[in-house]
Amino acid sequence: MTIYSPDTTSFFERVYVVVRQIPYGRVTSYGAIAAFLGRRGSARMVGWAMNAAHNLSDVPAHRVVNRVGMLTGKHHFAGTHLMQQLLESEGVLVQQDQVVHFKEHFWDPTKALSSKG
DNA sequence: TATGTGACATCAA
DNA sequence: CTTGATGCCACAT
Repeated sequence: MTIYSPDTTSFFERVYVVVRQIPYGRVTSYGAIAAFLGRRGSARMVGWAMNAAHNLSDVPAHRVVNRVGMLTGKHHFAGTHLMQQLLESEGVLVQQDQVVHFKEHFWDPTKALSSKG
């Protein structure tokens, strides 16, 4: 089992803080979060953080998908389609494990959290 | 100190 | 546009 303690209070929390900023009915990509944290190509790190974040209830990991809107981490949730249900529950349609109108629901932290505009 | 792992992203052909 | 290979960084052992 590769479950680690949420007490990391490190890079992980960095991700959690951003993920928690994701508004209702919105979704973002790992790269966007990674880039926001200053790590462009380290998107993997974000996904990895989510793994630990999954233990937390304050982190809507279901609102985080890859750059194409694919629910790559859906199989990490308890239910087979739990992640999809959660998204649909927020108004985000999901078909074939992909977010419909992903760009429409795309939420860029680099723009939302930096320079509100 | 070194090695392995990972829910992605990017470059090259 | 697709397919194939690599990098990236932090955490755990």
